[in-house]
Amino acid sequence: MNLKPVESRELRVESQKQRAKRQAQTALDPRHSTLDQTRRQLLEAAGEVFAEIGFRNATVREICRRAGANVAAVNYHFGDKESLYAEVLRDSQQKAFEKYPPLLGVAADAPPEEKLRAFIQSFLLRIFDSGSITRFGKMMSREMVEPTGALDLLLEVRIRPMADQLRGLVSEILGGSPDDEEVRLCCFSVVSQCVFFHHCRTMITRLFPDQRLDASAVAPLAGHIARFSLAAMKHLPDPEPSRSKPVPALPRGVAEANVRRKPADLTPRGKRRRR
Amino acid sequence: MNLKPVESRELRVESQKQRAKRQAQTALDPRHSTLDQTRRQLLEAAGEVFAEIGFRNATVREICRRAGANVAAVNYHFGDKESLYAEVLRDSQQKAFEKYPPLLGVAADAPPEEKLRAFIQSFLLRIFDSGSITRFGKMMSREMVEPTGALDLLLEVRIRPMADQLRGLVSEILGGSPDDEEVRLCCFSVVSQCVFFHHCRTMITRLFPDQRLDASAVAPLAGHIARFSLAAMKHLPDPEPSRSKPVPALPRGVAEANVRRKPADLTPRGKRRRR
DNA sequence: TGACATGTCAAACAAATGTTTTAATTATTT
DNA sequence: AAATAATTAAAACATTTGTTTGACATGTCA
Repeated sequence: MNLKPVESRELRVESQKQRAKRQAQTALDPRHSTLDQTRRQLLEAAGEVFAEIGFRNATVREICRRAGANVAAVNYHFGDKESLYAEVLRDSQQKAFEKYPPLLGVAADAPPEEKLRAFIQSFLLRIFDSGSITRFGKMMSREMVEPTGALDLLLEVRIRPMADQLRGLVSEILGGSPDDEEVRLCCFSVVSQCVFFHHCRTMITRLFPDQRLDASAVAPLAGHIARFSLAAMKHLPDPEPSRSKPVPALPRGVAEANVRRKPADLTPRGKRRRR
Repeated sequence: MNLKPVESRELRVESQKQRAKRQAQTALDPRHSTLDQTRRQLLEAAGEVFAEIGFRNATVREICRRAGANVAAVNYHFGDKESLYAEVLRDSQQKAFEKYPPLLGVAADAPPEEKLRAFIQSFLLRIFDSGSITRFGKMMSREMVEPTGALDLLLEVRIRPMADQLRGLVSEILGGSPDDEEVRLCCFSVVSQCVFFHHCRTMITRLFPDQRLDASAVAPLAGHIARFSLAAMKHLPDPEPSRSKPVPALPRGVAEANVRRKPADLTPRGKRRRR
């Protein structure tokens, strides 16, 4: 007799439905039901491990050990390691945005500058919140350089709406349509400053050991990013004659020369002479 | 008889020395010597694989297959997989900075604004150069979220000097000491906009499929980053009364308030006013 | 109570993978 | 050419790791 209910995705889902039904009967709050205890502990342990060392480096054995469960537990409750991962990512994302919505609590009729500040603030809070919330940020960092299938889900339900929201704000501040190239670039500039502390934490800490990167750093960092970005957007020089004539916008000769792989022109001002 | 020369690090080094000696006698350019052909092919293949899928996911079997070498070749020529990785990282870093030095060819007496532009430009060129150069960027992205021992080397010889250089530029533009908090924050802002296209390439491409992210994108992107950053630094409002009094700088209550989903007053200190 | 579904556990499986071994081959030196 | 060192090759080794198996326990409900 094969009791294992994880044979196929359908069976798995069915099983969960049944469990959910039972829970509704036995416990008001499913999060405190004694029934899925193992499942919840796995989710918690997996959250720790995945955030800490990533999907690939995490072993189901370590996860089960921390959850106080048998090695087979992951496959029984989630089907396989990958599904567990997807569930953890979904779960941590939900908690992160539940606690820190993109505009925090700012009034709907507040000026866009204020909303932008809140946007930045919430972004950093999701990263530096002390506790399990930071898992979302850590997992996302890894997803950026090594995306899994789990990312696609988040993209449409979370990331794209946030991107649209930001584009709206920036276009209000800048004046113009959210679809302008200029707006997109400024959104990149704003977001990049936020995610920087995600991705480069290692480097930052090594270069500047005294740089604080925890919840207490959110206020000053968010303050700077908002000030910097608003100053930039308020005083951005005319969107240079961009489209019409393709301006090199820089060292003129340098860029093209390098793109064409002509090392000859690379050191124009007779700078470094080696070999 | 044990011929294997990889027994210890010392033996390995010696062996390489001897090889180098022979090469000097048999070929003028060691890069074209037929002697280390396998070694060079391993380095090349490993560069591809490590950049593409990272250290952990890469298998020595795949690397050897691409190099047309036996599985044992990695261990023979480099000792182990990790040493090979370190060598690849060192090598790609050297090539990247050889081709695109931090200030490109800008004159030593050029104004700091121009140097900053070159700094940004070279940063992006190292990322978007078409060809093997981009490996450095890809490997560094991974090092950020999952650093290996190989990073420590680069840090002191490459990254820190670059950071110091940037701090010098920014402090010139901003006026003030390179050690100012304000300078550091602005450096973060500049660098973050550059590395963004490293780290979030996946996300950017999915959100904006038409956004070009190759060599042809360097000029417009670098142009924007420089314009944005210079505008910000030239018009940065007074470094708010930060340090002295530990100001919540923002929400204070907001985070908590929002947990309860109360659209609270986000802007506590009447610090910023729009003009 | 007995039948049945659900969950847990120890053991084993199967595949992947870094590394080593041993022998054969090639190049260099004497 | 002989001897010696360097390199390559095939096979095997030793571990790790995701997954599966089959027995056993537990709780639910007729």
